[in-house]
Amino acid sequence: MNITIADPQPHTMAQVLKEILLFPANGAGICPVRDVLDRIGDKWSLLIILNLGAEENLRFNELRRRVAGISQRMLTVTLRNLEADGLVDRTVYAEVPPRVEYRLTDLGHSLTGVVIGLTNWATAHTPAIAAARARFAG
Amino acid sequence: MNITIADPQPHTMAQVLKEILLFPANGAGICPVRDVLDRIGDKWSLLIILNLGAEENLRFNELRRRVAGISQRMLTVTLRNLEADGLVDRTVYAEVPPRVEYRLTDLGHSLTGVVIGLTNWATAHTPAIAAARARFAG
DNA sequence: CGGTATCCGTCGTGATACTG
DNA sequence: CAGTATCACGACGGATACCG
Repeated sequence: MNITIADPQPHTMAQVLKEILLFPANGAGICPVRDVLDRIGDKWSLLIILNLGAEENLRFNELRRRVAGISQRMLTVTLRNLEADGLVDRTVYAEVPPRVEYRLTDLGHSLTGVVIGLTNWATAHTPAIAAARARFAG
Repeated sequence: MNITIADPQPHTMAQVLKEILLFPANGAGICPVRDVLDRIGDKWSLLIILNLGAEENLRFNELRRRVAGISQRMLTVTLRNLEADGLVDRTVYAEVPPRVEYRLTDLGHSLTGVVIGLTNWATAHTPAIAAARARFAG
């Protein structure tokens, strides 16, 4: 699979951004972009989506082991939010001991494309950012 | 201009995500994806980048008018952070009254592609999320 | 015009303990 | 195993006032 983002033609890129800014209201507080970030911008959502996207489904403690450092509380909280947003499906099996499986919904899967875009940019430009920070600090 | 994200082939998509998760350490706290989000995940950075991407350059108060709702303090703080990360250039002209222009660096421009990806996803799926929320609440 | 300085409320997050 | 409940802290962001 390859993810292609067309080489940005500076001028047209600005046009696209203008259209985005015109949309409903970015001047106001309700911008679609802010909406996504309010969803995945917290500390754990993205890592959870990444992990669920990599496996068909994961149980609570499997997920907890993979997302090292997350507390039980925050895993629960974050999963509930993702479930509420329709990004994650939660299936409880009536067994003892209890088994709960989490998987991405179609909506959740559609987000992974965006996440990969973010990741590609991040890995490509993290060095440049680090350099900029060093320059700015010095 | 068109931005194309290849239609996700479920299986290969999972492969890509696995590779991402293997990278240095997502288990630990230092994930490149988290890095980007720590940068643009705050309340105002994205809107500022969007606006600077749409215009060649903008002065402080021009920017302030466009990003309605932002306080003077937060505009300053956010711009300083973006400058430190090498995403925004700040030019001070020695005039009276003072004139300060902000513009995206090349690094900053490279981010707009990602931002547009985010926006496209957002505008496309916001209704689905709203529906999910309603379902979950009810 | 383009900032800084200070104060203060709120929210996200973590630690800990307990439960069906 | 997969949670919930409670508390407590720290960072983020807003309001206000002042400055070169």
